[in-house]
Amino acid sequence: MVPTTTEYERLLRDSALRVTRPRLAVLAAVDAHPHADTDSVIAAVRAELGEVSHQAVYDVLRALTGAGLLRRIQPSGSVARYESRVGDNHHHVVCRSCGTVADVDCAVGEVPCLTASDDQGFEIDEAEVIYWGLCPDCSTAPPS
Amino acid sequence: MVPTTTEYERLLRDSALRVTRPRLAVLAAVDAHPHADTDSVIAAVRAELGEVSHQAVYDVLRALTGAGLLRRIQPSGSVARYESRVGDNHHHVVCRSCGTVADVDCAVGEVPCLTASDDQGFEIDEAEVIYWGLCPDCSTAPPS
DNA sequence: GAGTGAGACTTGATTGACTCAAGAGAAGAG
DNA sequence: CTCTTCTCTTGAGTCAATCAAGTCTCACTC
Repeated sequence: MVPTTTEYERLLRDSALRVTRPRLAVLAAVDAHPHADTDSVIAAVRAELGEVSHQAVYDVLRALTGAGLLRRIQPSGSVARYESRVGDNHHHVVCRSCGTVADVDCAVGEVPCLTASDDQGFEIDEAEVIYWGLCPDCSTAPPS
Repeated sequence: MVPTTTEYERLLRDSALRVTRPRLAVLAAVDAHPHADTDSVIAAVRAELGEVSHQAVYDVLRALTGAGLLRRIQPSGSVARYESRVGDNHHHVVCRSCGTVADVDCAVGEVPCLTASDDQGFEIDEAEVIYWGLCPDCSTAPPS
């Protein structure tokens, strides 16, 4: 279930990325905290490695996202969040009240899982779906 | 087709919002420039009214969005954009290369137009869909 | 039409996520 | 081991957006 460091190394090498401690730590952090924002990732990485520059984490997140090892999501009104679950084209449900993000399986699985009624001449390669609503906690507890 | 100032006044009053010149100008600006970002709205408002503080435009955009007269969209990597087409639950297609946004009609029309396969206990009221791809211009002109 | 009070706007500072740039350091090929 | 290239550190900087306090004005009432 939990990938080993060796597994992370293989992922990096397969993407032609150098294996460095910050990169391994970021991969482990995002695996451990899905939908974590950059600050949380920085905190998790520092908890494991000690002082690491925020710039390094930004660079790593961008490199890993570009390589397809991580996926970046950014619901309106939220900072960037990252997850390691890639390749299955799943979607997300976001709480309007507290911002919590949860995964929702895509019924189709392959991209693009939806075809536009009129694609306006665009070459569409992905349909990103964000469900908006209230999480179980916020829907039972009325807004204060 | 193009709403009159009187029409905008009625929209504002129906939402229990005061009728002010900045608000009328913002409504007209967003109607005239769909998917415009805040800076573009500010520029359009100033072209009509002269100097208007950016804070006023931010306030107006928030008030109108809250009242449901405008819709705010914010694709990943983009600043906030606004449009006056509300109520029909349409979606958007965004160009990965140049960021252009275009409207895509929703086949269903009513919210939520998609039901999640597993809603994780969330009370879902809207499904927001963003199609990602390349616009006609960018797909014919290879990246430089 | 004048008074009044809440809501709207102006001004100016501030936040905070994110980026840029230059140099030091480490990974990995030969 | 050496060298090249990519990665990380350090520190400054950008920019959209927000906060705060004071002034103004819209629109209701008398």
